[in-house]
Amino acid sequence: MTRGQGPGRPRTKPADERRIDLLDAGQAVFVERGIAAARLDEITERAGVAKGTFYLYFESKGHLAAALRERVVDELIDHQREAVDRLPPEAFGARVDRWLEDAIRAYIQHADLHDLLFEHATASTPIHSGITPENRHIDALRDVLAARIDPPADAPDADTAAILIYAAFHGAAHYLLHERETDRVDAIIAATQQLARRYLLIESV
Amino acid sequence: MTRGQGPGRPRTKPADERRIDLLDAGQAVFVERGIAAARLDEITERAGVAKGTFYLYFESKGHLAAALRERVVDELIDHQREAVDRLPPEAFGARVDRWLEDAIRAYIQHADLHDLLFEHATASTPIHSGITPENRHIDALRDVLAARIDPPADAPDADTAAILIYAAFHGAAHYLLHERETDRVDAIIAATQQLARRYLLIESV
DNA sequence: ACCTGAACACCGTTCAAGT
DNA sequence: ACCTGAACACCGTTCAAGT
Repeated sequence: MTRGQGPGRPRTKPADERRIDLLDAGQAVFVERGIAAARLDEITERAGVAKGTFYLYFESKGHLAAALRERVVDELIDHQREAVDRLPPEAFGARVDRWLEDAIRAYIQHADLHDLLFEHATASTPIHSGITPENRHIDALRDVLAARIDPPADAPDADTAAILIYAAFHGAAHYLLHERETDRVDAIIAATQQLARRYLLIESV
Repeated sequence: MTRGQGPGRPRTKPADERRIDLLDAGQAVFVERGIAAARLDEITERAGVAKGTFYLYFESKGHLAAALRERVVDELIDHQREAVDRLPPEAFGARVDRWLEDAIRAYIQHADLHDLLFEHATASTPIHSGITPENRHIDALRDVLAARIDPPADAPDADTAAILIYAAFHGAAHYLLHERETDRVDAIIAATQQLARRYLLIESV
């Protein structure tokens, strides 16, 4: 019996792959059932491992959720950086607009997942909502804001502005998820952009 | 043995009082341990009832947390309405400023409690973060915004503005809780007020 | 090294019985 | 009507053993 083939195939895998299997399985089951109602045995079954294997890779169910959030945020940050970097550095208003629009659309598009990861918690390891000093998505927005060329003297500092604008967009997107009508997405994007432009003293085009 | 005295005292109480006992006990234990780690038997012990009695008053641990949040929000709304109503109706900017300052200070002052109730969830009944259409605190802010006399033509509508400004302040206050230094409170209040004034096109005094 | 899965532990919830 | 508390049910987590 050769390695990796047939019923006698080795039951081990590189740790990196197993971890991804568990992340993928966890994401699927979390979206289906919610974090609290997701059972570990369903996650491990879907990942093709025994129940105990889970604890070789994650400390707890809550830590799996935290790792998933990291993964989602990383993807989002990369995607948005690319989108914004296609715009010229001096087009500050357009860059902020683009960042916000992309963020809100991504949030809505993967509504189930984001809603879960940012707003729920498990019994053993509570997860905080996104708005903390550890949120790298806020850092990414701060980078966009800090790259402003010749800001007006009374513009807010990038640090504070990033927190407030991030909180506004994040809350608004979350609010949308709990509304029935989805056709308000464009209106909320426009409103968030307007808030950012006025607060940051960006002249309208 | 007279009623309500000594070891033979009746073991029943009006339902209203029991409910308050359970809310108070729940609040204390939740703050001490967090919602997830709080055990029902500790809550019922502190409330002076048997474990099973809990389920005569609340459907689950999550529903107790939801009821506590209702109570906290109601108190907050009343307190802020009073504070704002001491200002003249035409002083729109001052009314918004006051509302935001009060809200942030209350949030920080009862940090443990608010952090719990708005950002965590229990195993059985997940609690959403505050920013949903069901949040009456947002309604209260909308009322303040909608009472503006002669708003500028391009001011945002009260509905949208309430969501965005509420999300901004709520997120900012939450962010503060997770920072070490508390002396940024005043700066965050001022920044939130500045954001609201600029977004709402309120002339600075 | 990596994995297994039966057994354990820890509560949230229920329910038959009590005053 | 209101309350009791022992028993149950449901997993998350552990750990001795396997390849």
